[in-house]
Parts: sequence; structure tokens; C-alpha cells
Amino acid sequence: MLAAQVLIDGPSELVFDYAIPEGVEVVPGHRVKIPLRNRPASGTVLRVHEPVELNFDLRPLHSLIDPDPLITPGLLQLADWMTGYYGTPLEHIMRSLLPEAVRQENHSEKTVKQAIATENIEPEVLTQLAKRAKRQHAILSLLQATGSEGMPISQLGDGAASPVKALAEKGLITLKDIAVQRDPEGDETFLHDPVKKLNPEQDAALNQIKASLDHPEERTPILLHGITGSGKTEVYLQATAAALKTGRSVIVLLPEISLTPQTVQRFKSRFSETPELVAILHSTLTQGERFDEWHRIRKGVARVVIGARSAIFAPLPDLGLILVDEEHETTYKQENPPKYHGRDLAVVRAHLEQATIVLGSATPSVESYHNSREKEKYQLVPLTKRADGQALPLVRIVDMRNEPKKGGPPILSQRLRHAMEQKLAAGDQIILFLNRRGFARSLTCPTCGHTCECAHCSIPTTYHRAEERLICHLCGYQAIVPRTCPKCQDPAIRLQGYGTEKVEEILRKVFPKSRLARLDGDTVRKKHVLKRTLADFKARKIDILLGTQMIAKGLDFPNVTLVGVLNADLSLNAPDFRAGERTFSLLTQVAGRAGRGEMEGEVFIQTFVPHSPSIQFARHHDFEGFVEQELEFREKYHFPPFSHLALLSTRSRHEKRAEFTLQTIHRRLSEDPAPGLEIGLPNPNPIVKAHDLHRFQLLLRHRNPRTLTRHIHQVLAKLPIPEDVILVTDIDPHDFS
DNA sequence: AGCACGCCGACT
DNA sequence: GTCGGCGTGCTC
Repeated sequence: MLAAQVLIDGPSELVFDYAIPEGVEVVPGHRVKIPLRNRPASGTVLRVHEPVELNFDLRPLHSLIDPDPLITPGLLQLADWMTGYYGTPLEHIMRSLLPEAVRQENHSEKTVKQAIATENIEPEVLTQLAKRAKRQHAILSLLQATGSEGMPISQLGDGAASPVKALAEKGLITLKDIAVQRDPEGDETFLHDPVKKLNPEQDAALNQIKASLDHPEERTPILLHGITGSGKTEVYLQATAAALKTGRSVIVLLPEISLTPQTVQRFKSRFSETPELVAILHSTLTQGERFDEWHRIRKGVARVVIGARSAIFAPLPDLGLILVDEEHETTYKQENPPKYHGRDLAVVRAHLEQATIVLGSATPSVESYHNSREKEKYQLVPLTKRADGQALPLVRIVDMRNEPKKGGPPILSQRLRHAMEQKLAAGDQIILFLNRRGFARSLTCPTCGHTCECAHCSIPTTYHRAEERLICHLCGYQAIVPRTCPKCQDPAIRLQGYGTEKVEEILRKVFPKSRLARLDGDTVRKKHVLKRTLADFKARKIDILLGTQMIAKGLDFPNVTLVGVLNADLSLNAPDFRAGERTFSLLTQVAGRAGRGEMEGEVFIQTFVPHSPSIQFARHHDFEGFVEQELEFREKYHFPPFSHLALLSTRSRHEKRAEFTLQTIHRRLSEDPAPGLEIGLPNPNPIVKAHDLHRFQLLLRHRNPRTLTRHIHQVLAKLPIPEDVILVTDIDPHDFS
């Protein structure tokens, strides 16, 4: 007698065996209804096996929720891998794997009311109607013309509701609910995008991918290191077509789908002749849309899935290829539990399902690059030339320490300003990058040094001119702008530092005739602003595009010949061992926006630390040089890829409770350390308070990430965490604040 | 003795 | 999550 092992839905991790009733076919991945004590519950079948001897009879499962298993065997294996690696309960992982919309039992297919004319209506009935009820007559005639098909009542025009009701009551028409597919992009049309000719390097890269598709046994991940403008997207598109040709399906991971409309557009356009093949998963899908897309994927109708990190859980039945674009991006790391890394899961899933995986980037992560070089775990495939044969832009460093104190705002150097004047006169376009939104960084008193901080978090509030408020960028708290220093009442209190809002104001003064647009978290909040602004920029209705992080990635505008990075130091100062890597990659990506067309590009980087390696290597487009010195530093201080990290943090309304709990954990971890485990000291988080919660953290290191997870769990299993303290465990953390 | 309440562990 | 067992303590 075989039993079904079921993971039961709910907050606690329950795995029980149930007897399989006569005549029911159950396989792993099936969703089932089961009895639990005295009430019905639901769950997911993990496996079908010989049950262990129990001193009672197994209860039979009640029924299948869906006739087909919802979760593929590959995804079950991936979930299992995740529990071991991240130490997250399987049930939590299931919740990421199965969207809420799919998990819910009341399957919400979208329906429309269809009206169908009854057959064999007496002619005199029609004549009667024509006299006394013109509207009813018109509708009935229209429906008769459509035959047994009928048409949706929504298409019968305004004010059709009451005549339709009357007709239905007389039995002259019938109303029926018809299931229809929701179409998230229904209002958009995509022109076909023809296949482009590849240059020899692109061709070689494509052939490598094809070779991997053909030889499932010898698959190693491919690291596609292509400089900005080298045409990676075209390689992705043709690789996708090649995988489809072999009958297998494709996942395309993008760092942030809402910020990469151009890439999504390329895919949609390339496959515009078979639009049903492509599914796009974004966070703004409604529950119903998500449900439909998910089932389209599960049934094998949609075979190319494009999405952000969670798209790695797309239930494709026959996965053949995974593409991870901009694999170095930190947005692949999920910020709330389970804190998985989308790119890492992609590598694991590809391995489990014998799929080809391509990690692409202009600036691969230090980890991935190390894998390709030192351990030969990945094959490195370089694209060293721009697809159109253009040269990389000339990068100039502007040492802001030498800027004269007077004359001109200290955010716009004289050199950058002159360069902008020249480009604008020539009719070229300009991108300016500043990684801080808002007007001014802080409101600070020159007399006593007081800086206005958030009432709930320990960070300075940012002044936003549009709202006339001080806003906390962590929790959104807003405060009135004080006239005098809240501490010493000095009216000399003033705004310090620059945000995009303030730069926008300055630029309008300096270049009053130029057309300027600002793109940042504040302006993009309104729907379609991003898409429309980018379209306007492409159409050359805008001369200067000023923006934050979101304009650094993937944009391709041929008429941009000048890029300015207004403050390169912002990302260097992060309390994080990856600060250098992030700065290098950001500068390289931003610089890559220049000179993508016929004309040469120029980049100005403004900094107070011109000799920082991140800035110097970026200036010379020297990725290898940068990684070389970065790896030296990582090895010396035992940072990844030479170790794995785990970050434990406690959070509590009461500072002492958070601190004491973490100290206890630290003591227990130290009492019985695993060999090779490095245990740091409990420290306040760099942001000691956020959302009214005080935060302490503890960093652990070990060569083997599973040892980290296991050891942490052994200790925590015996240690109850107080109710008023939250403990968060992060394996391979990317965020240290 | 009888009952209300709250904690804790089990649920296949 | 939710049920029910059981101990505590209060009231009749």
C-alpha cells in the first residue's frame, strides 16, 4: 500500500502521510484536499511512497484539487534544495513557488456574458418588436446575424442592459458565461522585429549556447561577458529561438522588469507572430492575470517566460534554457524571507533539469567571474566588441576637490557644464546620473550640527520640494520643515547635499532653452511616466535626461553622446564589502549609455576620490584589472567568493531586548562552533533603527554555506526567540544595513 | 464540586 | 491555524 506524503498549507510546517483512495491517481506535485483533525485542509503532494509504520491507520486523502499536478518535479527538487541551503521551512518556500492566486481553490477564470439569439423565432414576434421596442428589435437582429456564436453583451453598445434583460425574460435570447483569457498587454501592439545579423563574436557565443543545448550531459553554465553595446540581447533572442526549435522552453530573468521595458519590448517584438508563446510576469499583474499566465505556462502554451527573480519558479514542463540578464544585479536577491538569490537558483534549477544556463553581464559579479576563471566551473564567453563596431566612450574623471568654491553650483563642474553646452549646441542628447532622489540630502544646522532625522528610523530625512516635506527614504515618514533648528533654534539651519529635484532646478536655470526630463522613484510613481519619457527621449523630444539608478541599465539611445555621473562617491560609501564592485559596475553601465550610435560618446565622472580603484578601472574600461585587485582584497579578508556569509539580525522595539537576544545567540554559537566557522561580534546595524525597530546583527562565515545553515539551525532549535524580538537569517547577504 | 479561562501540544 | 486537554483558580 502506497501513501501520499503531503505538505499541508498553513503557517506551521506539517508533513503527513495520507492513504490514497481506490481509483485516484496521485503523483508528486498534485494539490490535494485532505482531512486534518476535524476539518478540511489543503496541501501539496511531495512524494508517493511506502509509509513508515505507524500505530494507527492512515486517513485517506479527500480529493485532488486540480486533475494535473501543479508543481513540476524539477520545481519540487528546487524547493528541497532551497530548504537545505537557506534553512527556510518548505512551506514558506511553497508560498513563493505557488502564487497566492494559483494556490487559492476558487479558480478565478475570467468570464464574459455572451448573448445568443434563440433559434426559430416567429417572424411576427420580430415585427411586433420592431413597432413597440425598437432597441430590442435591433439587438435581436444583430444577434441573429451572429448565429449560435452570439456576442458579448459589452459589445452591444451603451444602454443595452435593459433591452437585453427584457429579451432574455421573453426567452428570445439566452445568456451564457464564457471563459476568456485575460490579456495583460492587450492594449499594445508589437511590430515584428527581424532577426539581426550577428558579428563573429556574437555568432560564436550563439554557437556555444546551441552546443550546450545539444549536449545535456556536458552542460556547464555559460558566463556571457559582453561589454555594453555588444549586442547581448540579440544573442539571447536567437538562443531563445534555438531552444524553442528543440522543443524546449525558456526562462528569461531580468533584474527589474518594470525598469527594463526596452528588453521586454524586444522579446515581444521578435515573437510578435506567435504572441501566445510569450508570458510576461510582473509584479503589477492582477490576481486573475497571474492565474491565467501561470496556467498558460503550466500547460505548455506559453513557452518563453520573461520576468524578475520570481520567474525562476515558472512551472514550465520542459525547460531547456535559462537566460539571466545583468546577472551581477543585486535586485536578484530577494529582500524578505525566503531570501533567495534568483541568479543562484537559476544555476541550480538548470542543473536539476539539465537545462542550459547563460549568465550575461557587462560587469559580471566577482563570484561568477571567479567561477569561470579559477575553478573552471563556468565557461567564459566574451563579447569584446560593440555590435555596431563603435568605440567605447572616452571617460574623463573630474576631481571635485579642485572645483573653485565660488562660481557655479558644486554639483555641476565647469568641465561638465562646458561639455554639455557644446553637445546641446550640436543637437546631441545627454544623460545625467545622480543616485539620490529628492531635493536635498538633509537639513542641517551649521551652528550646533543637528541634522533632522526620521522619528522612526535612525537616518536623516530628505527634503522634497514638491511636497514641502522632509521624507524618510526608508519608511516614508513625512515631517514638516522647521524654520529654525529644532535643537538650538538657530534660523541658519539649511539644506545640504544634492538630490535629483534640486539638480533639475539648477539645470533649468543653467540651460533654460533645453528640454529636460527627470526620472526617479518620485516621478515614475505615476503610471506610464517611465515608458512615455523614454519614448519621448528616443524621439528626441527631450535633450537632457536626468535620473537615478533606473536610467543606468540597458537603455539604448543612439543620439546620446554625453553621459555625466554627478556624484560617483555615493555608492562607494555604503557599509558593505561590495561597495567597490557596485560602484565599478554602476559606472561602467552608466558610461555604456554613451556613444551607441554613429557618433562617439563621452563620459564625465565627478568624484572627490578620483584615485579609488573602482573609478580608475571603470575609466579605462578595465574589467579584468578591477576583478584582479578586488579578488585579492576578498581573499585577504575572507569575503565571498572565498567564503560564504550568513547575517543574523534581531529587531525589536526595545533596544536592549534585540541586543540581549543576539548576544545569547552569539554565546550559544560560540560554545560549540563547527570547524572552520568564523563568528563575528554582535553589532548594531549600520542603520540602528528602522520602522521603530532597533536592529543588531551578527556576521558568520564558512567555506560551506550548508554548514552555516545547519549550525545556525542547530543552535536556534534549542533557543526560543522572545515574542517581542524578530530574528532574520540571511544566507549570502547582499544588504548589510 | 463546577465551571471559566488560558496555555500548550498535536494534527497522518 | 485551530482544536481540545488539562491545570489553575474562582465561585456557588
